[in-house]
Amino acid sequence: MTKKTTIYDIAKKLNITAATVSRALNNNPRISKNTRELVLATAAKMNYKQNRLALALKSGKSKNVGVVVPYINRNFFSSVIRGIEDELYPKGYHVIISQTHEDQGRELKILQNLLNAQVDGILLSTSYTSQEKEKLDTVLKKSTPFIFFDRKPDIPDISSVTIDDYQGGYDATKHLIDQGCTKIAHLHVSNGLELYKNRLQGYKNAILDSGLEFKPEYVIPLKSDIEAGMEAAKALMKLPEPPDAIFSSTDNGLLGAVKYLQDLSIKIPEDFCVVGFSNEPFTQFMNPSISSVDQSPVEMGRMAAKVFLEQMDNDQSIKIHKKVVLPIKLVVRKSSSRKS
Amino acid sequence: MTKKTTIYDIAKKLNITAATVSRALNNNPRISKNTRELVLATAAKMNYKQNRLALALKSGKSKNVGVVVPYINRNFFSSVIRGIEDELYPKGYHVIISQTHEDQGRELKILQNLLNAQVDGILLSTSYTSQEKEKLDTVLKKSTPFIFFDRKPDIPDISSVTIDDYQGGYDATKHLIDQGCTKIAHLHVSNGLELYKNRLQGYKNAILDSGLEFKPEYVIPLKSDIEAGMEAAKALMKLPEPPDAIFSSTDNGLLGAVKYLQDLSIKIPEDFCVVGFSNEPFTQFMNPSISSVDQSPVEMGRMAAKVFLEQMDNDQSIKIHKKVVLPIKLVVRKSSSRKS
DNA sequence: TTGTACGCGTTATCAC
DNA sequence: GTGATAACGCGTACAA
Repeated sequence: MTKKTTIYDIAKKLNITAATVSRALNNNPRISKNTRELVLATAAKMNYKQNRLALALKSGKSKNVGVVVPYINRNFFSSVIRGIEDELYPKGYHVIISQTHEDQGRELKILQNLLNAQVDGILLSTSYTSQEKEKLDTVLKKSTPFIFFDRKPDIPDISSVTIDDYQGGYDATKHLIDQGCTKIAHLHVSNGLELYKNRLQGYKNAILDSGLEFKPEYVIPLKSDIEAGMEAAKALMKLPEPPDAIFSSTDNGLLGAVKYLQDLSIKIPEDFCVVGFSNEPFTQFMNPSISSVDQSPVEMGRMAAKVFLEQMDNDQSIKIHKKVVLPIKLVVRKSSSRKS
Repeated sequence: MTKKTTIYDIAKKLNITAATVSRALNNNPRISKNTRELVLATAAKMNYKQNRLALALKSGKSKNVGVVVPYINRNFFSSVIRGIEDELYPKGYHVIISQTHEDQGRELKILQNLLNAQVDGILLSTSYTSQEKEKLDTVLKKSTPFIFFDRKPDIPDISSVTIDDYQGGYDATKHLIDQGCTKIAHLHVSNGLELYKNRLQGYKNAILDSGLEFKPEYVIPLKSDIEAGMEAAKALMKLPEPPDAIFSSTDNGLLGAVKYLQDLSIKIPEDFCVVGFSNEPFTQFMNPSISSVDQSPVEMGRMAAKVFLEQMDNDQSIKIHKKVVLPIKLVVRKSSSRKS
């Protein structure tokens, strides 16, 4: 209601100077016990609250970090943010979130905006349209710590936290082979993101390592949505030699494929095995429940936050960076369980 | 890398004063076209960026809003945030998010923290442990705009955006009755939140309006998790006269109940109908797909943001408030479809 | 049209 | 141990 009380107000009331009040509030040793207690008491009485903005301007540290994701309300990203906030809040940081809507233009504006707001760091998962690294470069040239998570461009000296997508693709495919599948297709999200390429590579190597033949026609490029998955399954089943399993880089795509297969009365896992990627919550509620590669999003968020904190602790004049690759975990469910 | 350039830097370079630079940058009319262009050009050349912190301190407006929810990575809340950010970002606001972890103590600290950070407003969905209104009162006494969404305490002069929970309970129950169900149970989340009480009331009135008998033993209090739902279903089926339908205030609870019923080989919807609340994404992937009351979380977020913006436009000395109740929409799926 | 001076709230560096 | 003063970067009333 009333004007906010400042240290100046309480200084006037006590007939001392604002500097003294500041010292008392900040436990400065060079101050008499007497005045400290007096200040603390009247501060409480006047309901004084520190203005973080003024402090930020003075210190150059806003105690805010920007987190930039394509969309907040995707389970994966909201869970990463969950981890980030859990880790950063206890350290006194506030988390500012922005959504790129998968648009590089918007992404660049957002980054510039956050920088203008003097955030102490930016944690970013790029939009897949963000292909022009040079543009990103101009903003990366700042001294503000930058950490990529999950989706990252191929830039050498910037910190990043990702999962082992290659291993995820490898493990999922190997698992299908172990279940007796020999003709394994792959739904490949072809938006240019490195992580999907890595999953594809893992798939390919698992096939080759097992002595199976890698068939390019078994790799279907698609967007990460349900309809695309249906179309992909349709195309696959029309092949002269249809596959007997699918490893999909995205749970959403797989969902569409499964619907299509079930419409054809193909039994999963008896006739056909499937494994997805991301371990979206819905995979466990489907019938049959769907195996998927878990990305531990919350841990990824925590880790990204930790890397940021490390970077802050260091002398800012030294530019350090750190690449963290988190392990994945294949969650086996009914959709790929032929043997107990 | 290098020091950030300020208006002083560019003033020095041009042998003019910072005030002039400021005016040029802000399209102040009282300035010569010549110097304006000169300033703009060198500002661009020196890569000048406005420091929002300084502006905030000066103007008293941080252009930040705080959004406080129990957990960010719940589909409902992340979707609300999605709506808020979509609406506020184009207006130049940044969204700061914090999680209460359903803990009132933490909630109060967060609110105080946000106020210290000089946010221009706070959008809040209270934790269910937040029962002591008096404590909340001290922070509501500030001039900072406050908007509750979804979960709100019963405080008269604060803005809020909620859905019509009563109608949701009513419609869901009425729908079950229309499908031929006569013994309808209700899973009631008993954490004290008003919204659950409203859903219960809707349920009760729909029963009474249809000439059915309201049986207290059909109302099972529970927590909003899967295990609790299983327990509830177990208890219900052990009654002398078990129900033939469930309306649940929470999709999660219903999920557990459905699992239990299916273990008993009870056929849904033939033998038993169910309707949930929240329209969680997984409801459409279950087998059978689950009917549920949709809360349009994204729209709720947008609306909460709009109410905030309205409040900002108004003269701050006038305290206004606005209560918005959004309509619900019953999404009918297989779990309650006996008739086409 | 431009310059001067000040204030936003805080802390740090001098003095005393 | 405390006071006075400057500084963080910006916008603006008042002068000129």
